[in-house]
Amino acid sequence: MARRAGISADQPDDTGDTTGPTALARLRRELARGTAELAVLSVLTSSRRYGYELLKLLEQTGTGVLEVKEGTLYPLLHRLEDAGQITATWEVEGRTRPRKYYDITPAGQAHLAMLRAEWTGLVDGMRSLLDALDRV
Amino acid sequence: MARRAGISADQPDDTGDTTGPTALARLRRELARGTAELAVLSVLTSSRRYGYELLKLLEQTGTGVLEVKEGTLYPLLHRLEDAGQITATWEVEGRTRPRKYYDITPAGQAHLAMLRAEWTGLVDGMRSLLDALDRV
DNA sequence: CCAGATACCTTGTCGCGCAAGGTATCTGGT
DNA sequence: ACCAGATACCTTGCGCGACAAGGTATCTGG
Repeated sequence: MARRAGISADQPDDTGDTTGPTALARLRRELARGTAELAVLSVLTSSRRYGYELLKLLEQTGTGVLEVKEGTLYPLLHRLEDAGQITATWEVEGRTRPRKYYDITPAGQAHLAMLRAEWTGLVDGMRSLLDALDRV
Repeated sequence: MARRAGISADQPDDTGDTTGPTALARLRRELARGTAELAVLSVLTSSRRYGYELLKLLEQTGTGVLEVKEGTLYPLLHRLEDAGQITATWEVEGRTRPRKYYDITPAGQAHLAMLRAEWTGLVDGMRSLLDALDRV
């Protein structure tokens, strides 16, 4: 198994607060819900990619805030494919280890536009709430 | 095996579009995951509120993007209370119909700061991805 | 007098994220 | 020659939050 441990981002100090050690992970998880779809589609708009590539790519975006785990990414790609938003093509290009490349479809781009609008609205809404705090 | 779907057979009225009317709701739901907590805590930082008040208040924020349903809000408030991030007080103030007011605690403010940082990171990460699209 | 707003609550279902487990190939170090 | 670790794909099972739906009780306007 190549499950490179869950070491990743276990926050350092545990000051004994009510929120357990996994609290940060839980938050990240809940907040990131749905963003993977947006991220994947937007990346695929720039250029076609294969799964593992997306994995590594998103791992580095921002401070890893958009990191997607294997158990999330592959099922997501399958869902998007089933929904006709992306298409998959196995490609060998001289190697024995094939890669599955994904391309975004017109339907996928339309979906992306919708998702993006939704995201923007959410961000704007949150901003109006959070900005209010700073004025206090 | 095969990318079989059985999905998208949600509604009877099949107008042919891949993204049905429920798709938007699903998206909104997934994306809004976790934001309710942020929204509630930030509102409570400004002033103490009671549940139903929060319900109506968030319903109007933005374009309703941050709307929270009863089935979401009340359990959330209870979770936050259990975690010691807010405190609840029944208040009657001359009426027979009592209200349960919530106040944010110091622990809650610390939690809010963390959540907020997480949110900001996420927004920044997404922005860098989405901005790239516009430059194409 | 009663429909609708106010005000609280709970149970059940759905779907995503992910830990954990798997298969198979290639590469570098010893 | 060997094997750990990276590459590259995949799946099942569990946890948990959002919400529809259903409930109780009080107040108000027509």
